[in-house]
Amino acid sequence: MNKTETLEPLLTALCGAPPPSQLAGHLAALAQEVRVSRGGSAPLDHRRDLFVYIAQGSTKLVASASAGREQIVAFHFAGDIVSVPAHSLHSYSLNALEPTHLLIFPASEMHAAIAGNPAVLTGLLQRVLTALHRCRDKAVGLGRKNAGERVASFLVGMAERIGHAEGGEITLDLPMSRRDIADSLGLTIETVSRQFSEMRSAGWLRTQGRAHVRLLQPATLAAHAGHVELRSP
Amino acid sequence: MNKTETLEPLLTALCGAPPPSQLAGHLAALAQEVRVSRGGSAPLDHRRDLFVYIAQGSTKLVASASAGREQIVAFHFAGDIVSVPAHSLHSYSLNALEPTHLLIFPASEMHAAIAGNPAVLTGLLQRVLTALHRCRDKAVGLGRKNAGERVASFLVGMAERIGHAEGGEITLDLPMSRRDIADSLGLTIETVSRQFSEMRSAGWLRTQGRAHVRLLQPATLAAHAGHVELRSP
DNA sequence: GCGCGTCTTTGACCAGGATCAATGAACGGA
DNA sequence: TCCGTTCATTGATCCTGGTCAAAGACGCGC
Repeated sequence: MNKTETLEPLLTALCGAPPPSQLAGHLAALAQEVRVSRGGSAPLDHRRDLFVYIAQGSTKLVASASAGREQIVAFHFAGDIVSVPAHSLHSYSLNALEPTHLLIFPASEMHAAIAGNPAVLTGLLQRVLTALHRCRDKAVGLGRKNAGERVASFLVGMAERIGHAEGGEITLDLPMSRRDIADSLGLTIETVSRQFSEMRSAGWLRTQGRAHVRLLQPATLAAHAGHVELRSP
Repeated sequence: MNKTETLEPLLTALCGAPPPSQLAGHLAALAQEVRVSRGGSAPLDHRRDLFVYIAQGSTKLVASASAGREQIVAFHFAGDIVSVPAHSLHSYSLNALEPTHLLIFPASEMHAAIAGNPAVLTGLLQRVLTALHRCRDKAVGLGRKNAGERVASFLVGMAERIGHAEGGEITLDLPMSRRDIADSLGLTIETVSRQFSEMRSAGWLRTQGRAHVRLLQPATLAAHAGHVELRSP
């Protein structure tokens, strides 16, 4: 599969229609195509703003504060677009959770390339807005939720993105480790593990191996996620 | 001053040139113009995604988790654009920190209006990206920094946005209360107050009344903000 | 200029989650 | 299949920041 073909799902998703092949070619020329193995980090040029398209696999965007403390800012799955800023306050890196296939674009050149296509530009804006809204929800969790609520939020959020519904239950295969979950939720691995144990004994979920989780009571879990209850219109 | 005139600085900032008057008129027709007094909240329609332009004044974007816990997701000042999503996980409101003048746009109609102008669309994308990157930096602070680092980050960040440099010092007039600062940093007012006291006695800053702060040692403060030290290229 | 209400500061104590430590389970390679 | 390493779990203890409480400062309206 060549770069242009890899790009097609991206362009289709962005503008909601088959893309003009000329644009696809133009973008393909800008892209750096990379395959990263599990645990590896994407070869990012941190002097410029970038967009990264996750063609296959999944990644974590990791920010480092001083003293080696790490905060995972977001997880991404196939089809997602990640905006990676040039280094400023914190140092960012993009790491693969499993064998992953990426296309890396310099932001300014990508802007220029798609400037003539409002549909694509609007689609990209929409993706960035979604990322912003997710990031805000994460900030609420980090600032104002306790350990149990954070883990519940995480599980409910992952269920929405990569879960498979089976009757009233949802099964999940988490590509990230307990450490990744902890680094995403602003907790330690021990605390995350304790929360999993409590939820297991409460009958809310069952685990099988490291990665496989079955949410037995998704609604209960969601209720404990500390989300505001939506008032009916 | 009419709506179109209020819009001009926005459009100029977005596309880096005097705007086509036709577009300004079109956008002005979409905008709901509102003046909100100190402490008041903007009359937002939470059923649709919105953009809000802060023409004058300053605001806080507040998210409510359940149990009345509030997290301030961002502060905004004159010239900023805020994206406010329709309610989902958390309930958002936009509150004025001082008498404030706003223009409220429905996001979808704004998209349609500026679709024909790539420069404006790209400018808007740039603003949203800046908001995303700020939000990520905030997430790092909320997830992985202690109280002292959070307050130091806050002060350094505000100094960049609304500070006045005087010699090696920076003076600030904070429009937000200690409670706002606490709700922004995921702390309590008591903890914020204690951090201010410590920094005062360390000689890092001086306060005068509620709002006026003089950073005596901005560099020391920045060093304690827990940001990663930039390695030289 | 005065007085009251609100916001801030300070103190004492408490608790949730971090840290330190050790055991146990999973996975991958030989 | 077995073994070794890594990852997850559980337990004991500590500490940062939250909670409760009270006094003090600020600023607004009269």
